[in-house]
Amino acid sequence: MEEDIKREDLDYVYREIELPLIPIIARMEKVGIKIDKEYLSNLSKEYHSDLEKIEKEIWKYGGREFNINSPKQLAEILFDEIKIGEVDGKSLGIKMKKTSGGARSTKESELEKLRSLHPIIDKILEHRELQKLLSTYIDTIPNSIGVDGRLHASFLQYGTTTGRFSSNNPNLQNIPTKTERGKRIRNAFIAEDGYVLASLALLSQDSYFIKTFQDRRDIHSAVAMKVFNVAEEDVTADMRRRAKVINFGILYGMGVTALSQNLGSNRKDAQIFYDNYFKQFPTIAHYLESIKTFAREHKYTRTLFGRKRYFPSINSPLPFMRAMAERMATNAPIQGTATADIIKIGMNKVEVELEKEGMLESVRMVLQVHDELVYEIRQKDLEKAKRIIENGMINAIPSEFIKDMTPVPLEVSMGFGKNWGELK
DNA sequence: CGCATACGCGCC
DNA sequence: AAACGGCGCGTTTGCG
Repeated sequence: MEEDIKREDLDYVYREIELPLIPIIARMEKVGIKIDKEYLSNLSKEYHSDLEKIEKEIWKYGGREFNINSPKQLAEILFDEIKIGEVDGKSLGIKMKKTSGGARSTKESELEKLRSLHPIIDKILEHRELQKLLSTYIDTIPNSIGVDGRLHASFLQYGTTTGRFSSNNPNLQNIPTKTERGKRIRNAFIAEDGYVLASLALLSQDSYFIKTFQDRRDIHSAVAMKVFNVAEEDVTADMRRRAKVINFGILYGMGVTALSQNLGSNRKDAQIFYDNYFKQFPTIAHYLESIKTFAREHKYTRTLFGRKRYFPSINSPLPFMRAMAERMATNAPIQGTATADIIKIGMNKVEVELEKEGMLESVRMVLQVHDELVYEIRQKDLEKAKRIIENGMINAIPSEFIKDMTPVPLEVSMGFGKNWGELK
């Protein structure tokens, strides 16, 4: 494949990023991460007890016992037996989506529409949450623990089209963070005695954006100020949340319909947000357009460091195929630069420095979650380790790749603690 | 019985 | 009717 790599100009990505990373990932997999089995066992008991209570309530509301985990049976109960969404046989006209297979969807965003009509809905959603946490994490992770008491997942360097890692057996890149019940699972990921866990996260990167970063202000709040036309002190938590949706969604090609659903607003308002966004950030609109133009001509895109992804259907006569390819083409260099190239280079740099200092035993990388690295560090080496890790990541971008660009500091944040759930 | 698919949902 | 990007995996269901 040497010739292919040369012909495709992938030399830097291959030799400077991916190759040196192989033994580093091998070591991370071999080291694994310590799990508090007893903590998970206690959590399991608590959540199973909650689950059973909720199950009985759902059956009571439903009028009979049925398998709540079956979307098919659930739809029968909700729509054929309780007839939620109808009054005296007349439909209330709530538009419920169908699944790709034509069945009545029971996914969360659909059930939300029925929330105020029947108390069973809240119970079903709570049941779903508990069932998910138990079956995917709490009752399953312990089965993967090795004789050394540690979990050795796989991290696949070739696992994605954008250059990110993927993780499996088990997947340690989707451990819950969102809900209170979910967060508690992270407490089960612990440090060895005499060690602490440290997490390093990359903070995200137009002139307004760059200025915001240089001033070390919050990017989503800054965008909220612009799109809602308010002063910094008048940005509410809800405005910030909406701005964040806009930031990520629009960047990845979200349409006005999806935007309105995400914001919980009507289409007209969503269209106003959408137009206002690109009016306020014309350089972003221009950047996204230039990626598409390049992709249409060359059938591929590249990240900042040259990682390549092909889009054979970018000029398809089918509008949907074409639009899909355009979204993937604009996403690939953004996602790939930030959460593949940069963090991979940083991982290499940190490891080189640790090896130089003879610290590979006392500082071990244990997890990678796209923009986050988790290290297990011997307590007494913490200060020095912190400097090395932070420096390696902050200096990840070699200057020759950004010589024509406005300098933007690569910001990181670090937290420390005895488990993954409470890193401060 | 094993396998593939549909559905749903966890993360960044 | 009309799809923001990238993943892995659990349970259910139907098929060979």
